[in-house]
Amino acid sequence: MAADLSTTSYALLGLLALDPDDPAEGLTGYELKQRCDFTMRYYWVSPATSQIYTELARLDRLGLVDVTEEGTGRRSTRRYALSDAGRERLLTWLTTSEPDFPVLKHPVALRLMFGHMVEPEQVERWLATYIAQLEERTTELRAVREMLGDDARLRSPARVAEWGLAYFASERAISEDLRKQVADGDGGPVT
Amino acid sequence: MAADLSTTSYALLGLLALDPDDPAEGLTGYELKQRCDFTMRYYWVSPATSQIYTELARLDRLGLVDVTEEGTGRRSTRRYALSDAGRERLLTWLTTSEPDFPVLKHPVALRLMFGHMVEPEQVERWLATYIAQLEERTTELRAVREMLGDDARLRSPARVAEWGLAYFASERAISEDLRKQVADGDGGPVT
DNA sequence: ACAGCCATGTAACTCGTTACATGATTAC
DNA sequence: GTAATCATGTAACGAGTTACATGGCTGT
Repeated sequence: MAADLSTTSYALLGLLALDPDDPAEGLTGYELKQRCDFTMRYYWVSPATSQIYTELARLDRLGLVDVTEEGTGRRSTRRYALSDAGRERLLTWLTTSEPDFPVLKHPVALRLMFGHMVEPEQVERWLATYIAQLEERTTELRAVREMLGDDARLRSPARVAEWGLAYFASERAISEDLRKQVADGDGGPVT
Repeated sequence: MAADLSTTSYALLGLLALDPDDPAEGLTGYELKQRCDFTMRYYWVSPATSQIYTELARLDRLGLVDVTEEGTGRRSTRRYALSDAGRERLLTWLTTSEPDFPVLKHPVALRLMFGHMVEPEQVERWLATYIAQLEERTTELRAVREMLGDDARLRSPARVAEWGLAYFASERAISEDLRKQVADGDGGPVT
């Protein structure tokens, strides 16, 4: 019993806890995936659709979610809502577990590490592309932030969105600085 | 042939390419693990020791590394160096692959998302611990940066270390800001 | 009639981890 | 002699991915 859940499981429980469509109707796996894409991916991950369903089945087996089945036709639609046990479990995790230090997988920084092997133009391309992607993500996340508004119940997610925006801004500044360094001839392959 | 390698494989090839002990003696799996711990973990990952050996065996099978076996006693010590094919393969990857957008797994930000469920003191504890960890990491990374010095051949890794330091500084600033917000009563559980 | 979104799931596989097993060399 | 460090690997497992399969509902 109480087999330990992965952090992703807790993240899903958390999303269910945040469900704003109050009257405990719950969310479908499909909707959950959308919410992951919408916010969670910025500072955790957005699990594959198939994993969401697998995870929901597990949470159901453990009694941490309440399932409502709407049998429309031959195929059913399941809505998942946080159960009392689920809420308690989430709360226990929040109050007793020690958060690990963040893990960053940064393919641009990794490549930059070997920048001495390629032309400086290549390094500039990496950085330029990254900066463009940062701009896109920033626009998206800004929209998320705005959608969260000033609702007191959504203050925490809103704060996290702001954290993300600050992070993107910092990444942008660093990347632009590096780009300038490289453009100023301070790089290139060492033969 | 040319089965695609994982990014971690390329990262290891890259570390071999950076090997400063010039005369192509190469590195042992053990040493490689130390170098991963030393720098790569800050912006990629430090694979488990067992994975390093598995990966090295694969790279050997593919002819991307040259292996020198020193049979001291019953047990051997293997030194791995980048082969010509390996260098070419790494270069191809650097010049033709598109870096993915970074993935951040941020357990503190994730928990903060659900901060409305717990006491503000809990949120402050998360942030305080994170800030303390950031300080430690900053000290460590600063040492790495200094060790890399001004050697032209190590300019790229040095730049990445500086990137990491800027990132830590930004995280610290954001965390401290959030901590202040929470301390100013702008939080707490919404019952 | 067909495209596109809503919705759920299985199977095969990869990557990476932890736990375990082993043994040589160096420092005290 | 014994603890720490150097050094190499196997086995079992878990978390997550991609590819695939299925089918209803909605708008044009």
